[in-house]
Amino acid sequence: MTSDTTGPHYPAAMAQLDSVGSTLLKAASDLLATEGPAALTVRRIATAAGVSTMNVYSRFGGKDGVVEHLFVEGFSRLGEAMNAGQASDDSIADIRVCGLAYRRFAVEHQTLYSVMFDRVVPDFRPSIEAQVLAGSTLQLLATRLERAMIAGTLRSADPLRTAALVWATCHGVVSLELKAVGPAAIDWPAVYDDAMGMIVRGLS
Amino acid sequence: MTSDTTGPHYPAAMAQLDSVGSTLLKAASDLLATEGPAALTVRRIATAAGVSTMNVYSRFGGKDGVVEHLFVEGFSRLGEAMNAGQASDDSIADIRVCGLAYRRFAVEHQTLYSVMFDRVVPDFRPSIEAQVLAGSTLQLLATRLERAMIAGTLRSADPLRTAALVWATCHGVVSLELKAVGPAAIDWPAVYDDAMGMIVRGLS
DNA sequence: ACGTTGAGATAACATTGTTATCACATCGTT
DNA sequence: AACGATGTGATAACAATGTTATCTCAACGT
Repeated sequence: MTSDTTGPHYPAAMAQLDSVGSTLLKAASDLLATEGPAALTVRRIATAAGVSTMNVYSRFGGKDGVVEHLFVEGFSRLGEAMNAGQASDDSIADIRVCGLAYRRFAVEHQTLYSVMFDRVVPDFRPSIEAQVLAGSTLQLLATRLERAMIAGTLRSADPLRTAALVWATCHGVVSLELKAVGPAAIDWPAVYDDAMGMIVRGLS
Repeated sequence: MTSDTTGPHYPAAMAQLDSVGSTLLKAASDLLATEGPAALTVRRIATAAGVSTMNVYSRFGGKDGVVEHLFVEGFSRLGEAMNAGQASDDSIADIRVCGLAYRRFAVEHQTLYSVMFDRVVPDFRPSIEAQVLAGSTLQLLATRLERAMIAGTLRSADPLRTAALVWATCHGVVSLELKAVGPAAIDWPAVYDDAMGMIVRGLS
C-alpha cells in the first residue's frame, strides 16, 4: 500500500476499461455491498472476478486503485440520485426532495457510503482529482439553493457555502444514524425530518 | 480480530488498570495522536510501552480492547470539553460555547475523533456499553437545550431528539472539514459559524 | 526461423492480528 | 523445608493481508 515510487499513475476516471477491468470492479462493488469493507481484499476481488490476483495490479495499480474507482462511482451515483427529481416551481420542495434522495442513497448503499465518507479502507486516500470530483456534487445543490435565494424563499448568501452547510447537516444525521452512535431510542428518520425543517427555517 | 469465542470479557471501563495497562494505553494514545490509526499495531503499542506483545492480550483481550479504551476515553474527554464552560444566564450563548468546544476538540484530536466516529480501525466495533456511554454525552447537550426551551429562547420539543439534531449538525460540518471533501475553497470554520446560526434560528 | 518483448500466473516476502508453546517464578500443601 | 500446581509472560508459530519478484510462454518483428 506504500506506492510512493514514481510509477505509472492510475487516475480514477480511466478513459477505457477492458472486460477484465470492469469485471473486477463489478466484483469489488458486489463484495463491498454484500459483505462490507473487510471483504475487499485483493485476492477475493480477483477470485470473485475469476481472474488472477495480479490483474488488480496491472490494471489498477493495486487495491487503492480499485477503491478509488468505487469512490468516484459512488459520488457519481449519489449525484444522479440527487438529480433525479427535476426542478419544480416550489424551490423549497425541491431541496427537500434532494435531501430525502441523499438519505435514501446513504441507507441503501451503506458500505459504499462508508467508503466515500469514512476512512474504512486502511491507508486509502482519494486522489486530488477524485476529491475534486466528489466536491463537484455540491454544485448541483448550490444551484438549487441559489434558485431559492433568487425566488426569495431563502435569504441570499454564498450559494456554495450554503450548500456545504446543507450537505454537512444531512451527512451528519445520516452518519450518526448509520454508526448507531447515541441512544438507540433516537428516531433518526424523524431527526432527519427535523433537520430539513431546521434548514429551511434557519436559512429563510 | 475474530474473537467470537466465549472468552473472558474486557469491558471498556475497567475498574482498575495496573501500571503496565496504563502505560500501554498511554503509548497507544500517543501513537494514535502522532502517527495516526495506521500506526496502531499491537507490536508497536507494546514496543512503545516497553513491554512484550502479549500484554495487550492478557490485559485488554486484543487490539480491539485497547481501541475501545481509547474510544470511551475520547468521549469522556469530549464531554469534559463541552462541559468546561459553565451555565450562564444566556442559554443561547451557552449552546454556542458548547458547539465551539466541540469543534475545537475534533480539530485538536483529529485521529482520536476519527476512531470515535469513523470506522478507521478495521473490524473494531464498540461494545454496547461503550456505545451507551458515547450516547450519554448527548444528555449534557439535551439539558442545555431544555433550559433554553424553558427560557423560551427555543421552541419546545423533545430535548433528546433536538440534541441529536444539533450534535449531528456539528459533527457533519467538522467531519467534512477534516476529510477535506468538497472544494478546497470552502471556508469551513465560517460554515461552522453558519451552522450555529442556522441552529439557533431554525430551532427558535 | 529465431530472438525479443511483454503479459500473466505462481510463488515468495514483509507485516498484521492472534494463538500456541514453553520456561520459570510464585504459591500452597505436606 | 521440599515438592507439585498454577499462572504469568516471552518467544515462536500461524493465517491472512498487500505487494513484489520470478518464471513461463505466447505473440511479434526482422
